[in-house]
Formats: sequence, structure tokens, C-alpha cells
Amino acid sequence: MPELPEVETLCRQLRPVIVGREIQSLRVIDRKLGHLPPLAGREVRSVERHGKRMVWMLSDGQCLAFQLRMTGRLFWLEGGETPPHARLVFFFPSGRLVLSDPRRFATVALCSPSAASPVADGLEPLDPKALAASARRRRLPVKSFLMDQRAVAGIGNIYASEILHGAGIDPTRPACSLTPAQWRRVATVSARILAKAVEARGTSISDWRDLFAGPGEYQHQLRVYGRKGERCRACRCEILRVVIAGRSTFYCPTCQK
DNA sequence: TCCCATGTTGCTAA
DNA sequence: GTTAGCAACATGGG
Repeated sequence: MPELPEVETLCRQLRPVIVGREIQSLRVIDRKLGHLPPLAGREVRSVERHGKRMVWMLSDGQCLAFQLRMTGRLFWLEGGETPPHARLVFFFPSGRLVLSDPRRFATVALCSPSAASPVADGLEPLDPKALAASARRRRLPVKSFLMDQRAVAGIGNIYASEILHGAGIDPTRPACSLTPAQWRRVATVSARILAKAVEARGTSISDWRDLFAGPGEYQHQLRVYGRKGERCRACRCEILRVVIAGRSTFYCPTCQK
């Protein structure tokens, strides 16, 4: 599923295509998405992102929030084709935007034009002191802490493993046990990895595709995720897989302490 | 057939 | 209060 870099990729591709354009009509294919208010005739004023959530600001003051969850995808189509698992279609003058979602976990809902979220977004430079402060009483594994959307917005299972490898930190360490220097490493590495993943238009491990159905390229730069039994590119030791809070976690026992 | 899956929420129990 | 564990959501791929 899309994490921050994948959602950011969609936002960047979507802006030139729909910002300033009017939604002509809407077709709800999957009733599980629930009731959507009338949107026809509204113009999309902006496309924003916070963490893994995409938000459209509309000309009537409403905000529409997308949570793609595990398998939600957005595709821009100008021809007549319809992708598999289409759940929702926005008709614009120049084409259609389709929400495709095999597992049907994605949500679309109106939200209030909220003030800035108090949670730092992973693409912004993280403040190591603030990270340390919010982890001060958290004994859960630092990997789970990084994936807690209330701590940092946007980091999911793939990038949590990658960031901790880059920072040289054992993912099972209690969050409260990291030193200030280690939080500085986390802050620096996190911004660098997420930015590089955005540049690469995300990670296509299995079936992530961007707005134009193109694959991302960051899977070629992964250091640990999905590499159980392979060798660490830094020290040649074997990459291990462990389960933390029910999620696959990959790390190098030599590079990460 | 079984196991796995890039997410989130809510419950239970320690 | 915190955390782990589990189920649920629902489907497809290996």
C-alpha cells in the first residue's frame, strides 16, 4: 500500500491534471464507500498531502480526504478503458480519475478544512528533540514508534525498516532507549530516504503503480526490506526477518544495534 | 491448501 | 496509561 512517497507521487502527478479543473460528475461503483455529497460543478483548488492522506480543497469550501490504505490506487485515464476493481470515478473535462482498490479498504470522505496538523510530516525535516521527547515514555519497539502516525505522519512498514537500517538502529529497541545522537540519525536518514523514494516515484514491490500506471523504482534501492537471507550491502552479513507487532521487519544484526 | 501482503481500527487482556 | 495480540475489513498472488 501507498506510504508517504507513493501518496506524494500521486499528488505531484495529479496537480497539473486536476487543479483548477471542474468535477463534472461522480460515479460511485462500490457502495461500501458510503454516501458522498454532491461534488459536480466544484473545482479542485488544491491537492495536498499529510502523511498517507491526500486532501482536495474544493471551490465550495469542502475538503475531500482520501485514505488509500492497503491496495487503493488512483489512475488517470483519457481513453475509454476501465481498470480492474474500479470503485469510484471522477469525470473531468479532460479525462477520468479512477479509484481502484481490490481489497476495498480505501476510504473517501469529507473533512473539515483543518488547521495544520500537530503531527510532523515525514517529508519535512524532523526535529530530533521533538522525536526524543515524544518517545520519552514509550517502551514499544522503535520501529512501531516510527509507524505510529501520531508520532510521525507517513512512515509505513517498508520505509520504517529502511530508515532504521540507514540509521544503524535495531528495530526492536524500545523507543525510549535511543540516545539524542541516534534520534538525530533517524531524523536525517528519514528525510533523505523518503525524499529519494519520492524521486523514484515510490516502491513497486508487488503492485504499486503511479497515476499513469507506471511502476516506481525505489525497490532497486531497498537495503533490507524483503531481503531476508540476502547479504547486507554494507557489511555482507545476512539480513534477518523478525515479526514486530505482527508486521514483517527486516534488519542487519551487524549494522543495527 | 496455506501463507503472505506497503494500512487502520477496535477489542481484550496482561 | 501502555502495550501486545488478535480479529476485522476483503482480495489476490505465490
